[in-house]
Amino acid sequence: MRTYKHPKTEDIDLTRVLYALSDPIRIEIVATLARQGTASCAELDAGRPKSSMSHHFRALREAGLIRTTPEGTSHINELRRADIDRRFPGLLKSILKAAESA
Amino acid sequence: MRTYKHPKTEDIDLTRVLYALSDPIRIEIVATLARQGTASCAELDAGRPKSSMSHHFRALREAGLIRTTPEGTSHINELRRADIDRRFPGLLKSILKAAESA
DNA sequence: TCGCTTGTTCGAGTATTATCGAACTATCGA
DNA sequence: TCGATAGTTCGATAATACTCGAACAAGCGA
Repeated sequence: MRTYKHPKTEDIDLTRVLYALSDPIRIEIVATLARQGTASCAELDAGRPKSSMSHHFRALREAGLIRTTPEGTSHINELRRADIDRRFPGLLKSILKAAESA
Repeated sequence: MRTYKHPKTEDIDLTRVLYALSDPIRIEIVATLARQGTASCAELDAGRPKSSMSHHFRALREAGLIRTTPEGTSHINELRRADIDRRFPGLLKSILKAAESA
């Protein structure tokens, strides 16, 4: 069973978060997770090869935005909303709201 | 008199804004302008050569975050707070708040 | 165990960005 | 007009990230 590196809540860095969200594919992934709760990588497909998507998931993971948990053959992603809210209260909500109107 | 390109309010793009703010030097510039109101480029010096700073000012300008106005030999920068608030209500405030606690 | 599915990792090529010195532009004051 | 000041632009180099195919790893069902 594969394990992933997820930063601790207190180690989540603002500039890293902003950078991770500065990519259209990645912010769309986050927006989808915010709506749906959880989703496998396949469900979050953005029309790119799996290797490209995996790259983006890693960027989000290492920024502390999502948590990926193996579940059978698929990997479930979830938004680390509570952790991010604790680290940067209100930030995620306003970015998601901005993403809707963008 | 030199003129600068500043995007129109409705053309401000979220991912560009997030990217511009994903650099420690640039988010510090924005935080300083949020506190002080306006400042020349020289006042916002971050210990880097002028050419490097100019590069960062341009990134912020083209993202729509700051407005630069020539004033004599110096150039005054100001945060485009009202414009950004109109385009993405609440976004700037929460990012600046996050930057304080980071 | 074999084959299928899901997703990661690796490697190479490409593109974008950061950094800084040097040259340039524009403005102001003497 | 000369010199000083404030920033920009250019050009080169280095670093970083994106993209994708190919190979790999792990779990599940037959």
